[in-house]
Order: sequence, then structure tokens, then C-alpha cells
Amino acid sequence: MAISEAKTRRQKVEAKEQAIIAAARAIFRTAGFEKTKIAAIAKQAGVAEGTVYTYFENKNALLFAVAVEFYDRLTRDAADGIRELTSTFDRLEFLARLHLARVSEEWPLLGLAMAPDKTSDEYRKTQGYQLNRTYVEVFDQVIRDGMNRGDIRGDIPLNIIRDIFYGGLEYSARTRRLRPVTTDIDTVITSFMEVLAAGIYPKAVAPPKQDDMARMMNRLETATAKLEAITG
Amino acid sequence: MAISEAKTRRQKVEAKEQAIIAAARAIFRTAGFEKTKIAAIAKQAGVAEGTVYTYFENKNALLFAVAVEFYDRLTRDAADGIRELTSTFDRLEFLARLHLARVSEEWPLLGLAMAPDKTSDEYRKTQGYQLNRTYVEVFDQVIRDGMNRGDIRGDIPLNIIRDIFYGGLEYSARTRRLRPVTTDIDTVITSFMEVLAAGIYPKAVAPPKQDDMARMMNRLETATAKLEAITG
DNA sequence: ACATATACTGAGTCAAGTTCATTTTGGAGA
DNA sequence: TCTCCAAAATGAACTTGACTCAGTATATGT
Repeated sequence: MAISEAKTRRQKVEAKEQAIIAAARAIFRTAGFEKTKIAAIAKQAGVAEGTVYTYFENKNALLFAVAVEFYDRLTRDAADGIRELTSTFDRLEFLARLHLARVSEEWPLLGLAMAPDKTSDEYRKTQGYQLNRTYVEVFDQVIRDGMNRGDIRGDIPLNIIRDIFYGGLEYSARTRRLRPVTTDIDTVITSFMEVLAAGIYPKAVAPPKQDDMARMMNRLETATAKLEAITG
Repeated sequence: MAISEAKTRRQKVEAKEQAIIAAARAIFRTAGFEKTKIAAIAKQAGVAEGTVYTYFENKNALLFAVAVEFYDRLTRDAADGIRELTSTFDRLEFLARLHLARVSEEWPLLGLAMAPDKTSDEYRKTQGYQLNRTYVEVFDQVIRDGMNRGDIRGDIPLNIIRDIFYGGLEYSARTRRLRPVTTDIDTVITSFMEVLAAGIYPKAVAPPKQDDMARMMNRLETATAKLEAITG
């Protein structure tokens, strides 16, 4: 009967599809896209080479399938995470942390998946765009909400804020990957959020009072003492 | 004699190398990396297929050569541009404009050139890193200088500022490329600089009109922070 | 002019992605 | 339980394109 087929047959097929995606993810991750051979994926998934092509149009489509899973999970985690947080700042910090962590792990692969080369066919181009849109919509909502609350200034286009946020995070992830001495992740997030919130220019300062002058002298003494200790 | 060889023979060889690079750049740009055939490059450059390989180890090396030219020009233009500008803000805005413009044109290609896949051999990996370092050094110098002048707060690691700057710009460029309705480039730069300068949070007070004392405080903070970083 | 090193050539090799004719399998109907 | 068929699986064969190499042409120094 039709129901029974839908249960067992379909289940087997879907299990096999998952096995192929899992094998692909694992091998792509260790070997990179170019060096990964379809033969190796097939072997690891326990199927023949040709079978891969009954599930996926080609190698790019397979990479794309891996990317879809990644994005789905990421979007879900992002949405779940902010649900429990109330302040705009906390939400943004949460999203920054999540993104930095995930992207550090998987970007070498998934940045590629969305590259023009790999999404040249129309379906994947628009599909990839949608995937990204859905994910980023979580962020956009936090910002819009923050603007309404007065937590975020309303005179900057959302576009720009989004690009700075995700662009900055992606580059931070890249820096952490490439640099020999890697900064503690909490420090990165703290500084990142600080710049996002208040910018790189010095904050407005109140004109120094008497106290400030005294404090400054004090600190200058300390600093000078340290300097002398070094220079001798 | 040796001199004459160095002149005519070498010149011819270098002209041919340039012809190959030029052909490669043109075809890579229109067709993308994967779809570009060495045969097509050879034909356009007016040489046999095999000749390409007397000049370049392989296809990746050819792409890399294109990237080197791009970076050299970019770095030169960046350094030249800021030389004529005195204020920190003007310098940063200039660098932002330059980067956004160049990256919009060429990134689909050159982002790839630096990707892990293409720089897997040790030479190109470190070479690519150096290329990037040299370019970014122009920016770093502007920031360091700005910190010393008190134009930029000293309590944020240079890393972070750099990543936000270039990451944000790259994403802005990407957005401009992908989005159907593209924002005017001046608006993008203005908003971008505004966020970089002052952040996304509402300003507490009017923009600081720093008097000398405040400037000095700021500078002292910076110096002390550095000192503390050294002495622990 | 001659010898030799350097540059150039393009047919051939090879690796890997993709196709397809054939075989296997799971389940619906008798 | 047996039969039959459509879906799924197979792997050998095909195709494409990067790369090699044995041979040819060219330029330079004597």
C-alpha cells in the first residue's frame, strides 16, 4: 500500500541522503572543496559513485546541501537564543558570539558555498540568497526593535549596520584563524561590541574638574615610575 | 654580451608574461575562475597552451599573479592618497572610498585568490599574507597616528578596528553588488564613517568639542594603557 | 657562421566529474 | 506466496580540461 511505501522506502532513501551529506560535510571540511573527490564521499557514505548523482545534481549542489543544513541550524539557534534575552545589547552580543563561533568553525567551507562560482545556476543563486536573508532577518528584527525602543539611533540605514556587524565578525573570525597568537574570544567580543556601540572616536568628556587634575597627576606619577623602572 | 641579452631577451619575455597576465585577468573576470580554460588564456595572449606553463606553475599561480598586481596597485594608491591628507577622519574616509570602489570591481575574483584552497602551497600562503599585511599597514599607521593625536580612542585593539573597517566595507560592497536597488556610494560611505566614528547607540551628548585638557587626558590614557600592557 | 641555451609548441597523458546502460530491490497486486 | 515494475543503485565508460614532455625554433655569445 501507498502508506507503507511512504514509510519504509522513503525513510531509507532519506537516510541515505543524510549519509551522503554527512560524508560530504566531513570530507569537505578536512580536505577542502577542490581536493575532495566524489569517489571518497561515495565510499565513506557506503554507496557507489553513481548513486551520489541520483541524489545531487553535481558537486556544487552537494556543497550547497551542506550549506543549507548549516544555515538552518544557525538560524534556528539565533532565533531561539534571542527569545530569552530582553535588552538590545544582550541580544546583539549573543548574536555576535554565536556568529563568531560558528563562522570560525565552518567558514572556509561555507563562504565558498555561497560564492558566485558555486551558485551560478539560477536556482541556487536565489535559494542561497533566501537562506542568508532568513538568517539575517533575526538580526534585522533586533535592530528595528532597538530603534523603536530608542536603544539604537534611527539615522543609520539598517543595511550599513548589518554589513558592519557581519562583515566585522567575519573578518575577526578570519583573523583569529590566521594569526599565530589568538586573542581570547571574550576580549574580541567585548571590544567588538564596544566599537559597534560607541565607535572608535573618543567619547565626549566633561571638562576636567579639580579632582580630575589631581587624578591625572597621580596617574602620571605612577606611569613615570614604571617607565623609569624599565628604562633604568 | 650579457647586457644586451638582459635588455632585449628579458624584455620580450616580460612583455609576454604581462600579456598572459592581462589575458588571464580579462578572462577570469568575465568567466570566473573555474570556467576559465587555460586554452582560452593562451589563445588570447597569442601563445601556445604549454607556454603558459613556462611562466606560471599552474592555474592557481596565475590567479595569484593577477592578485599580486591588484594588491600592488591598491597599496600604492592607498599610500599616495593619504599622504596628501592631514586629518585622521579624512584619511580613513579616503581609504574607505578606495577600498569600496576597488573591491566592488574585483572582489569576486580576488577574494578567491587568497582563499585557503588556492594558497595551499606554502609559498603562496605566506606571500599572500604578506601582500595583505603590506596593504593593511597603511591603514594601521593611520589608526596608530590617530591614537597618538587623540583622534581615536586608545582602548580598542587595532585588530578589532581593522577587522570592522575592512570587514564592514567588504560586506557593503557585496550588498551593493547583490541588491537590486543600490544605495548611492556617498550615502554608504557617510553612514559607514558615522558608525565607525560614533557607533550605533544614541549619542549621550553633543559631539565632543575637545579642549586641550581633554585631549591630553585621552592621550595619557592611551600611553598608560600601552605601558600597562608591557609591564603587566 | 656555429654552438648552445633558452623559449616555445601542441599532441598526448591523466585525473576526476559526470553519464548511462544494466542490474538489483522493495513493495503492490493477484 | 509469486509476479512484476518502477525506483534505486551500480560501476564501467565517457568527457573535459589541467598539466607534461619530447621535439622544434630562436636568440645570443664566440
